[in-house]
Amino acid sequence: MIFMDMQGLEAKWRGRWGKGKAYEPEAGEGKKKFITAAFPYPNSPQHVGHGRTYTTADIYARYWRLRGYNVLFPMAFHVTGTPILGMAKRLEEGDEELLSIFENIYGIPREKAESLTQPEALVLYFSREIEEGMKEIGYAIDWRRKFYTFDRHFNKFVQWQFRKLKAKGYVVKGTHRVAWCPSDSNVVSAHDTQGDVDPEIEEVTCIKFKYKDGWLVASTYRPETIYGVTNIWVNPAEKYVKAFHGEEAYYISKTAARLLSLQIPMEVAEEIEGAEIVGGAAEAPDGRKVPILSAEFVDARLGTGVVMSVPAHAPYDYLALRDLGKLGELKPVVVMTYPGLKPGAIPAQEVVERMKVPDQNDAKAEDATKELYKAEAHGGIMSIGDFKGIGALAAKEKVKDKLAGEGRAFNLFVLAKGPVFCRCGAQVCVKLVEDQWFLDYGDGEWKAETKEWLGKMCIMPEGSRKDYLATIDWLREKACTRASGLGTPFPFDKGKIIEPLSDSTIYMAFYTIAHLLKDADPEELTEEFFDYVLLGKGKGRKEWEKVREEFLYWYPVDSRHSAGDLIRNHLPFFIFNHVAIFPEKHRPCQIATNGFVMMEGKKMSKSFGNILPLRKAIREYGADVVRFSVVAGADLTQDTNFERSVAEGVRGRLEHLYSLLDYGKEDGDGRMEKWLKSRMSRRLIALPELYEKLEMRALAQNVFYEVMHDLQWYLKRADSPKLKWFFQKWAAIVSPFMPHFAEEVWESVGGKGFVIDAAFPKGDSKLVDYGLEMGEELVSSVRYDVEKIAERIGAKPKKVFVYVPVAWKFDAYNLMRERKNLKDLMEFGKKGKLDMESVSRFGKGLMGKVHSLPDVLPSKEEYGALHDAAGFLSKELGAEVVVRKEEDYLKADSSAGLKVMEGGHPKASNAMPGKPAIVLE
RNA sequence: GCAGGGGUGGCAGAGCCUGGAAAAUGCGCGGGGCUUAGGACCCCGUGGCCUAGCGCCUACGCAGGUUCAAAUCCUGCCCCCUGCACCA
Repeated sequence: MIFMDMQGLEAKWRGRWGKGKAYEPEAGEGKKKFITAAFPYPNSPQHVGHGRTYTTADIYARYWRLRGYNVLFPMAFHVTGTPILGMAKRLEEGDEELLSIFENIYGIPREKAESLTQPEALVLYFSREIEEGMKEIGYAIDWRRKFYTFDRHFNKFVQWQFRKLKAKGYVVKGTHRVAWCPSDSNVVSAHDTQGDVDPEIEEVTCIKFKYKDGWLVASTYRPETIYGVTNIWVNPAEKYVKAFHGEEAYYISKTAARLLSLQIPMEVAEEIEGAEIVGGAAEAPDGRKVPILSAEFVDARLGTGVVMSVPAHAPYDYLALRDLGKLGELKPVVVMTYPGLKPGAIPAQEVVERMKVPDQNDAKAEDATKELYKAEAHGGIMSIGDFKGIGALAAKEKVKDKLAGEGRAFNLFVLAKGPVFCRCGAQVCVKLVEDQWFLDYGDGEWKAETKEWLGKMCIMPEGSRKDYLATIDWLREKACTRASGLGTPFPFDKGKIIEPLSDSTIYMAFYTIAHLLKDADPEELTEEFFDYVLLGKGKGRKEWEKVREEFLYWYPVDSRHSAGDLIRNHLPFFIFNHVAIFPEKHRPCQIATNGFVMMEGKKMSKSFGNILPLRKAIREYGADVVRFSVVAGADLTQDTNFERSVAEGVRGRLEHLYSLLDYGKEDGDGRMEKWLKSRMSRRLIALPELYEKLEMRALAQNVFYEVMHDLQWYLKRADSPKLKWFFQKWAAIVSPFMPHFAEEVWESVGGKGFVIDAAFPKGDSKLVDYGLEMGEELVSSVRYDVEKIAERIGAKPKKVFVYVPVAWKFDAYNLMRERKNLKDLMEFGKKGKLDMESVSRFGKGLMGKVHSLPDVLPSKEEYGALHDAAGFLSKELGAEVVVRKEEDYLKADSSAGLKVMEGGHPKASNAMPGKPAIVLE
C-alpha cells in the first residue's frame, strides 16, 4: 500500500503555483470573470464555516478559469467598526473570559493574546492568520491587491463615494431613534443588554385624560378601544409625578418621566404617590368621566405607567375588575366584534371563562390576552364609535390620527418586550438622536432603479430573489455614521466615522486598482482621480490611464459571493450603491449566497466550544478534503454539516484513488473502457451547467461520489484496468473542488502544465452509449436477482441459467409502451400467428404498470450484454452462469422426443424484456 | 405583528417548478472481505410480508379535491425555523 502524504502533496503544489504566479492575472484583451466574496472581519481566526463562502467562490473562479477565462479573485480585510476596539480594550484590561476564549478556542498563547492591546495589532494578527489559512486551503487569490479598510488610500476612495452619493441627494441628515443607556450615554444593541435581549423599538399611543389641572397620560397599543374605556389603572405602590411639557402638565410614573424625557422634554414639578391618584376620576376624550382604580399589575417602568382599562377587550382589565368586584358598576363596553363571537358576548369575558383564568396574577391571563388580540387584530370589526364597520387595524390608525388632531394623543417610542436592561444595570430607553446622517434607501427613485437592476441580475439560488425584493422594499433611511471606531472619516461632519455596512458597498471596484496605488501618496487620490478612473470623467493625467484601463477591464463584478444572512443588509446595499454610482455596464451581474456550516449537526458557537478552526481542520484532513466537506454536503441555501466521519470517508477515497494511479499509464478501448467513457462523457456534458448554477450537491455527486461508483464497477468488470483517459478527464473536472490532488493525478497521467490551467474537457456525445450502459445495468440487476433468489431458497446455486425473452416479446413490449392497451397487442399477436395464450398472459402482466414502462434494450443487445458478462457473473456468483434464449427452452420442450434440456424450467417463459428469467440449480 | 422559508426513512438530505418504480447520495447500524490488530477501503443488507427474483401492502405534517396516476398540482388546517437594522 502506497502511503499518501497529503500535507506534503499539497505543499508541493502550492509551492509550484506560487512560483508560477498562477493567481496573478493581468488586465488584457481576452474574456474575463471578476469574482469576489465578502471580505472577512479579522477579529478572530476563521473556522471551517467561514471557509464555505470562500470555497464556493474559489470553485466558481476555478471553473471559469478552466473554461478559458482570465479570472480575478481578490481579497481584503474589513476592519471598520467597534468590535475590534472593544476587544482590544478588553484584552488590555486582562478580561479573563476573553483571554480564555483566545487560549482555549482560538489556540492563541496567553502571552501573545496579552500583547494584542492595540486595535491595529489585533487586526494585523488575525488578518495574517486568516491570510495564511486561505493560502493553505489553496484559494486562487491574487494577494497583490490586498488592502485594509483603514488604509488611507481606501479612505479616499470611500470619501469619493460619499461625495457622489451626497451630490445625488442620497446622504441626508435627520433625527433617529436608538436604544440608549442613560447611564453609559451610549447606543445599546443586543450584545450590550443583560441576557442579550434585542432592544426592539416600537410605537405606543399616549392618550390624554383630563385630570385635575392637567392630563393623566395613558399609554396603549390599542387606541381603537378608547370607546370601551371604563376606568384608569394606576399602581398605588409606585411613585408618580406631575411634569411640565411646555405649558401642559402630565401625570405619569416617575420612571416614565425620566425615560421619556429623552423624547419629549419634561420638567418634573412634584412627586406624588400612586395611592394618592387612585380614587380620583379623569375625563376621556369623548367626555365621559371614568374612575381611577388601583392595580398592581401596572408596571411603572413600561410606557407612561398609566393604563386605560378596557375590560371588554383586555383580559387583564376584565380580570382586575372582577378581582375588585367592580364588574357590576363598571359594565364592559364592547367596541368590536369578530367572526366566531356569539352575539351579545363580551370578548374578554368569553376568553377568560373558556380558559378558566382564575385571576389577574395567573399565567393564563397572558395566553388569553394573546389569543384575543390575535382574533381581534385579524377579524375585528368596529361596532361602535366614529369608525363603526371598519376593520380593527385600520381603525387603530384612524383613531390615532383623530385623537392626535384633537390634541388628545401623541406617539412615543418604547422598547418592546420591556423592560430591557443594559449590562451596566440601568434600564434602556429610547433616545432621539439629532444630526444623524443617513443613506436614504427609502428614496423612491433610487429604490425603483435598484429593483429594476435586481431584475436584470442573476441571483443564486433563484429562490432567494424574493428576499432581496422584500428587503429592498422595506429599507428606509440607514444611519451611516457613528461616533467612534476604525474606518473612514465621514467627509461632511468632522469626528464621525462611516459606519461599517456603509463603507463596504462598492469596494470591489477598489480591488481592480489597489495594487497600482500602493506607492501613491494618498493625497494624490483626489476627486478628479477617482472621477476619471472609475467614471471616465474629465481629462485625467497620463499616469492615470493605466489605472483606468485596469478598472475598465475587470469591472463589473461578475459574481459576488457571501453567506445568506447578508441578503438583509450588505447585498442590497451593494446593489443600491452600484446603481447610484455606476452606469449600467459597471453594475454587478450576479450574486450567489450560501448557508452556514454546522459542526456534527450542531450550530458552531463559542459557547458550545465546537468551533473547528480552519487551519486545524486542514492539518487534520488536508486542504482538499476540507474544501470538499464544507461545500459538498448540501445545496447552496441549506446549512451543511461538517462531520468528521464524512471527512474521513472522503480522505479514504482519495487514498484509494491514489493507489489506482498506476493504472493511469495506459488507455484501452474494450467494452468496459467504452462503458467508462460513456459514463464520463455524459458527465462532461452535464457538468458545465451544474458548475454555472453552482448546484453544489449535484456537483459533488457527479464529480466525486458517482465517479467513484463507476470506477468501482469498472474495476470489477475490467480484466486489466486502463485508466489514463479517465484520470485525465477526472483531474480536470474535480480540480475546482480539489486542486492539489487533481494536480497530482494530472501529473501522474502525463498531463501538461498545471491542471488548473487545462481546458475544461468537452463532453463528446458520440462516446455516450446508452445501450452499453443499459446492458451493464442489466448485468448488475441479474446478479442482484440471483443473489436474492439464492438467499430466499437458502442454498448456493451450482449453476445459473439466464433466459433472454423470445424476440416477439420485445416488439410486444414496445407496442404496449406506446399504445397502452391490450386490444392492439392481441391484434399484433394474431398477425404474427403467435401463441395467443402467451401473448395474453404477457399483456396482462404489463397492463398494471402500462403508464410507466421503462425503456429496454433490443433483444439482440440484451442477449449480447448478458452473454458477454457470463464469465463475470460466474466469478461474482461463484457458480457457472449460462445465458440462453427463451426459444431454446421452448424448442427443447416442445420436441417431445428429446429429453428436457439441462436447466430447462417452465420459468423460462416468464422472461420479460429487461427482466430475464432466472433458473437456479 | 410584518416579511421570508420549511415539515420525506434511525439521522442528514435529494426529489417537488416540468405529476408516472421503497424514494438519489452520504452518515449511522448489521453481516462479510482485506488486515497481526484497529482505522481506512471494498462487497451485501437496513419499512412490513412473500407463492425462489420479476410480487404485494404501507409511507412523504393533517384533512379534503383534481387525475388512469400526487411527496409532486389545488383548497383548508396544524406545527417549526429565520430576519426586523445601524450591527459585524
